Parts: sequence; C-alpha cells; structure tokens
Amino acid sequence: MPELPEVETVRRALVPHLTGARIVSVWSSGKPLRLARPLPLRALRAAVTGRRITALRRRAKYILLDTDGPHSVLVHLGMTGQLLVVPHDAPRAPHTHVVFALDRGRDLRFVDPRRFGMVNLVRRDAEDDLPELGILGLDPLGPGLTDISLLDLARRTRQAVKTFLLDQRKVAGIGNIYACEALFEAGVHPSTPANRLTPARVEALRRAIVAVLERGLRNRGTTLRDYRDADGQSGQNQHSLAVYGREGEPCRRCGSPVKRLEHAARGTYFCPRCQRR
DNA sequence: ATCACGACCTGGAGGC
DNA sequence: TGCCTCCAGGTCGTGA
Repeated sequence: MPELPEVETVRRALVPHLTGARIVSVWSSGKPLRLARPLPLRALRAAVTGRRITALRRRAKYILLDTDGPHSVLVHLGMTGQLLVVPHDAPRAPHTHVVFALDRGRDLRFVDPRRFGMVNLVRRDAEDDLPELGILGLDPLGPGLTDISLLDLARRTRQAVKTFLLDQRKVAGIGNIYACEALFEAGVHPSTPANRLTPARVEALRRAIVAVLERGLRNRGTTLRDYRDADGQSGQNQHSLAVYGREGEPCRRCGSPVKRLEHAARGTYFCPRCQRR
C-alpha cells in the first residue's frame, strides 16, 4: 500500500488533528508487529503519556510523531497499515493494534491486518542509531537526489534497475507501484542492469521518479485495496497508473499488451515496446 | 560484499 | 456454498 506519496498524504492529513494534541494513554492489542516485535509498550507508555505532539515528519516510508519530550513515535505502515484519527467512542475496527488516546476526545489508531507495520519509540538525538532509519538512502523529493547522485548509485550495482529502485538504502521511499510507473515513464526496461544505464537514461529516470511521485501526491495516493489516509479517504492515483496491475491490457502509449515479470519475487509490469534495455 | 529468495501475516479473488 | 491456490502496496534474515 503505502509508498512515499501515500505516507506523505497520511502525514499531511494527520497534521491538523495531532499538532498540539496531548497523549493521554497508550493501548496495544498485544499482537507482535512484523517490524517491531515485541512492541515496546512499557517504554512507549513511559515516554509519551502526558506528552504533546509537536510535529509530524516523514522519512522515506516512515512517519515520526515528535513529542515535547526527547522521544518520537516511529510508525511504518507496512503493506496494510492505517493511521486513523477517530472519536474515542468509535467502535474498534478489527486488527486495531495500537491506540493512542488523545485529549479532545479522539484516538489515533494503528490498524494493520497483516501486521507488517511498526510502531516504535525513538530518541530524537539518536534517530540514526536505529538501523531502519540509519540505512535510509536519498529522499527522491528532497535535495539529495540529483542526476549525479543517482548515476553514482546506479554505477555501483549490477542489479536490475527495478530491484535497484526498491532498495531503500539507495533511494528511499519508492515502492513497487511507483518503481514500475517511473520505469515506464522513462522508457527503461525494468531488467536493465543499473550499472549499464547511460547518464542520459539515468537523468530521464530521475525526472520520471519525481514526476510519478508528485503525481501520486497530487492524487492523494494510490488505493488498490486498503489504503486510506488519516481521515479514512481513498486516494485517486490508481486511475492514473500506466502499467501497474494492467497485465494484458493495452499500453496507453503504443497499444501493445502490458507484460508482467518478477524481480526479487515482486510483480513488475511494463510495456515491452516502450521500455528498452 | 552482492544477491536471490523465503519468511513474516491476513484476506480477497478466482477456479473448480 | 466451500475449498484450494495464488496474489498483494514492505522489509529482513539466510545462505549461496
């Protein structure tokens, strides 16, 4: 579900609800989450109960809720995670795993059927000591990703460029959908070894990455099934996808059937005519 | 050091 | 209706 545009859309939707809100209590279902098992509930309660949320940040696909203490709450949505703000007395949806009760009569709830997500605690002065944050590469919408830096990263690996784009240690925030879409937009075959891309094609790829992510953001994310923002709203970007999930359907540019391949056990959709090695 | 692959979970879709 | 298989937006650990 949640790649950079979805995570950023969730963050933006949370800002008006959470900025300045005080955390009154923390509840957990007790079920482990894939990326934070076990959930550090005691430490979480001790660090955030009674604290106010001062700011919300995004790093790659992670959201950080900064408190007025030394800690932040780190959230990753995994594949099916949702962060929802609802009235305190709203019925608890199935697969609700963490609830932050807030003042103002509302809850921030983390709902995640597959439990691939994470809710964790981090000290802001030691954020990058957490391996999952420390390894993150360049944010494609930040100032770090340039034609030069992307070319430099690509030259270091023979991985298929599709796999390369999904590697969060290199460029952080792209997932399966936007990787496919960016490669289509740049006319690059997903199996092309990253180190065989010419500088001109890397430049086209960088522009395509930025374009598809910004379009996804304008459309408030891609909802294939589960994705909802913090107000429960779906995104609209699924209507703008050129290749993802369209196996057998005509390419929107040339009409030939969209093909599906696998890279690192993830589906890859592409147009064999428009995308060349 | 790279890298390919299975594991981690649940649920929805489609075939029979 | 029910059962089975396959697939899914992410990341990590293993072993070659």
